[in-house]
Amino acid sequence: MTIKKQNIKKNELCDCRCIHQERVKIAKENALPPEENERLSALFKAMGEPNRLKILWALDGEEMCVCDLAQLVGVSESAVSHQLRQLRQLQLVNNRRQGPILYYRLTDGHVGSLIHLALEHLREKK
Amino acid sequence: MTIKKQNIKKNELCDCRCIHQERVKIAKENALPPEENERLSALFKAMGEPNRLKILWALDGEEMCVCDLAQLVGVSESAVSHQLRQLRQLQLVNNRRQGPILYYRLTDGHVGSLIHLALEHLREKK
DNA sequence: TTATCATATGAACATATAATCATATACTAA
DNA sequence: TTAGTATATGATTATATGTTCATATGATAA
Repeated sequence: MTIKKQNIKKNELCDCRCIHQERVKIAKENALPPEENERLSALFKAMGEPNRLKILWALDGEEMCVCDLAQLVGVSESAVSHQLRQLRQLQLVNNRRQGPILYYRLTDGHVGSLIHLALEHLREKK
Repeated sequence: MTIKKQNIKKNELCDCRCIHQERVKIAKENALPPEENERLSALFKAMGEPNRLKILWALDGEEMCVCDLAQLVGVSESAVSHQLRQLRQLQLVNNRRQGPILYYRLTDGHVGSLIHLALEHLREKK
């Protein structure tokens, strides 16, 4: 029994419709390891939220407490705290306690470098 | 008539509970202009999705068509097309047509630089 | 201890977003 | 023209995410 071409889906005909199989093969070989892709996209995603970016930008200037940041960004302290937790989990920021106050700061200079590089890109472009 | 302290919310007492008003003032002065903050976070957000990052990483190596990218990333061509539209709107990628095929490529080298810088950061850290 | 301040956290809700499916467009060849 | 291929797009849906509210924790001072 023969199979009519019209009755079957493309992918059943051939598991690769791609025109450039060699190109895809090379791209797969050069692709980032899955775990690295996950961590890298998580890093960019963290920087890709307007309020978190404001926080990071501010902390690139000076350490600040939750209360300061809430005032700066214009949301509740709770919202800032939730955002800071994410940034902490990604090790983009850390804090030091002084009495009841937690002073947040960037973990290192990398975040600042990334922001400045991206900013150059934007400004150059338009 | 006097207002009892217990009966009013903190913010009604004073519109700033912050401990470091001067610090916040300076941070506000140094903050990115709203429009720039939006564009910058949009850029990072675009790079902050695992499949989009795979696409960008691949295109940093060589131009590819939608079909190639779908095979590479492992999702439908429609999904890739939707992602590419976003990347196009942010001017991260563009394409050239050759007959029925659209070859996508990075608009310039900035995206690649950003990815590599971020990658250095991750690798150095752990 | 009690009261207060600074921050964290869990739950709930509303919005955003990525994938899929169906359909439309655009190009090519017959 | 018609058929086939490559890509785009709109609608839908399921999931992810940011904020708020209420509450909890942890430190300080009386």
